[in-house]
Amino acid sequence: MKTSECRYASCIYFSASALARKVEKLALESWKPVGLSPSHAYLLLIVLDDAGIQPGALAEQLQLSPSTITRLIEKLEERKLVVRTTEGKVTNVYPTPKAKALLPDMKKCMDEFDKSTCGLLGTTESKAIAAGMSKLADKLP
Amino acid sequence: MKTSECRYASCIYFSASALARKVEKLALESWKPVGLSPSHAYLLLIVLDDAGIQPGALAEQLQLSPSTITRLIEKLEERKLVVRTTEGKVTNVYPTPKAKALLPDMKKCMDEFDKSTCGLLGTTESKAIAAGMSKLADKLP
DNA sequence: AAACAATATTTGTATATACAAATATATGTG
DNA sequence: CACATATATTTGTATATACAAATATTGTTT
Repeated sequence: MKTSECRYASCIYFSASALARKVEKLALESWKPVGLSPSHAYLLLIVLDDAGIQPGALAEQLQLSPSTITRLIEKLEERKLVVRTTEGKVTNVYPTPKAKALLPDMKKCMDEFDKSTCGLLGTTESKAIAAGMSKLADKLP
Repeated sequence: MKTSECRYASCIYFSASALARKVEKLALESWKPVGLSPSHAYLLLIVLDDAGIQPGALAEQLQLSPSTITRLIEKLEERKLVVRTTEGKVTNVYPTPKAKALLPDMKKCMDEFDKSTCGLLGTTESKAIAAGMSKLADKLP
């Protein structure tokens, strides 16, 4: 059954959750070539672009809770893709050479995913929906 | 930081996930008066409207996996809000009197939530975004 | 300077959901 | 009819995420 035919298709809760689950699955597939989940990948991309960034700033950028950021970093650290240094209450996260070497492949995954999603409704409409979703998210606490 | 100002705000994965998390939280609040999570509530509303519906049909309507439906029903059964009868490979789910008595309060929660979301961007735009999300979800496997 | 408040991060635990395998039943085919 | 195949549901286990409390550090106020 199509999502738009479901009983609650016009409800924001239903449509947002259903879409997110499906998109999560697609993103998971797109990122398999580098062996990362989408959230690990996005976090690592930010760290690569902004070496030394702090967990709190990552939480803001990714709109995830600080505790989730800690868990994501832990796993990336296990996989030797980032290192953490802590001085006082400040923690900095840096990419390792291994992460830097992975960057080209990560860009391919990102492109692949973007192509997949924009291929569904066309770039214009896809971006418009993303913008609408972000705009709505802005209004929420 | 606003969602629309984040590095990946125009990425469908990022915006859909971020929105879904925020909406989930709002829905959770809206449904607290009846002590149900949003997914339990939506499932129960369908069962109330369509007594005897089977788990497979619930999975379709809610766009959730069959295993998730089983888990949701289990909890509603514990709380004496539904009963299951199984004959052969077919299972039917029925609302209890306790669930029927809860219906008016559930409707209030639903209205409350709808008012909250439509209050954010106005009904027209909210419904348009919901429709866009469902349309995009339709294109995904 | 001691006490207190604010900030940053981590840890323990809980929820929502899914995948894959297991189970049970039903159906079609030789 | 017997066996393979298809369907419906449940179970075991795993992932993604969050909340609340704990920890550690820094800044403020009297």
